[in-house]
Amino acid sequence: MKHLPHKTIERLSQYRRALLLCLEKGKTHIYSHEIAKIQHITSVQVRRDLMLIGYTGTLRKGYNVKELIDLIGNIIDSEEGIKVAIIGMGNLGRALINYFAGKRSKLRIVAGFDTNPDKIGNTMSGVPCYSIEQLKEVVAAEDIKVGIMTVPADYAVDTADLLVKAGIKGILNYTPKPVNVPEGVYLEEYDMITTLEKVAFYVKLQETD
Amino acid sequence: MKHLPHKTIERLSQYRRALLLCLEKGKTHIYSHEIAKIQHITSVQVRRDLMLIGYTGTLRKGYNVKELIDLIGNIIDSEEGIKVAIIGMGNLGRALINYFAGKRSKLRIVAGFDTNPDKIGNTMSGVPCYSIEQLKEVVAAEDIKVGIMTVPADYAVDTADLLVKAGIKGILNYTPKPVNVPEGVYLEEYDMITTLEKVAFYVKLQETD
DNA sequence: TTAACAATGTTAAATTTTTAACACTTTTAC
DNA sequence: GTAAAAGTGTTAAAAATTTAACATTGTTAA
Repeated sequence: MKHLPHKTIERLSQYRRALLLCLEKGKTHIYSHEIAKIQHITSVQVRRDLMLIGYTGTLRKGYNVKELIDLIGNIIDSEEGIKVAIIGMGNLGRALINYFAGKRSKLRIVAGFDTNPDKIGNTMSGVPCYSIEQLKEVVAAEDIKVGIMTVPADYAVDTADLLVKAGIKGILNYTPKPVNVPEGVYLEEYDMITTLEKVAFYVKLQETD
Repeated sequence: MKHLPHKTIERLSQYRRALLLCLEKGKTHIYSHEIAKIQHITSVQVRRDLMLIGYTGTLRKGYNVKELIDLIGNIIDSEEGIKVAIIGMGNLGRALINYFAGKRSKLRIVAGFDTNPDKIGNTMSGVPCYSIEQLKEVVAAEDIKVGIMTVPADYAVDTADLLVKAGIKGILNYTPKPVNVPEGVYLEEYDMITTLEKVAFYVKLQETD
């Protein structure tokens, strides 16, 4: 398998999420159109994505849920696992930790960072909170590869710089301030306001039709 | 102006965010390549988007920040404003409220909902918290158009149904459980785990190159 | 005053992504 | 046992999105 399209990568992760839910319910097989319905896409797209990763289902029975989960794991997970840090233990940071707790074995949030002395030294949902001063040290000691930024907007740029200097390889920026990273560091930015504005826009559009 | 591409809508919102920051700094004009740098895209794309909305800058001086902010507002904002509710006043819900407070005049979070009696009746960052039982009533009374779901995963499906029944026109689902809505309701889903997995994937990819 | 430069605006090409079309195969129904 | 139905897998077409190419025009500098 050569290069998977960007969008396929995103969808594979979503398929797995859906498949894990099916597994919980005791479903052993699933059709492409069932996955499609859950994800609000077409069954063709599902089949095409699965073709790209070389998975082949059973004709007339659909895909084996367990097998497919494993295969997707082989593709998107990193074998040795990846450790993640959260910078900013405010509401959003804590939400992420709770939300994430124990969900993916190959992707673990192992450290939180904050500037608030009341938080430093405590553990939140199993994640120890360190001082931001210790960032470099902890990142190195734990071999943390990915950082999630949930700090106040005004600290965004500085935090990104700190992460880069600490040797982080991927940053997920939940701050409303875009940041810059050098070549070799993967950056993903997400602004909740933008998303909300998009929803509002399409609501407006629908009404004026 | 006919139909703006989906992606252009998203970017317009992002441009505005960047432009507002520039305005704060006292910048009156901005070049396409400056906007591009902030957003990590190309200047061609910026110019193309602005062409689509019919805005024309000053040659050699760039775009007028204020004018462009206003124009983008005319396009994506709804004139009379849109009211938003948050369902689930946990960490994520509260994070969104704080994060959003007073940021956009045309888009206001006017109500929160929860099942926890300790929260109901209180105000959080200026947003009153109601019982989920009152959803329909409050949505109707306030003419709330958009709902943001930040409830625990297990309540996702039921909450979506409630929102639809209450007459909500747009749903932003931050729950990891996909939901379904009827025709006429705009749905946007976002799963933080998927995003994190994507970051992790590209970090892994970069390392194995 | 005129040549070089640096920006915008726009058309055309390239790329990416999605959708359609359809061949193939098992299961089901009679 | 055979036809119809209901799936998968894949190639081809279409649509959406991005990028390139370039014409145009103020501005600057010699």
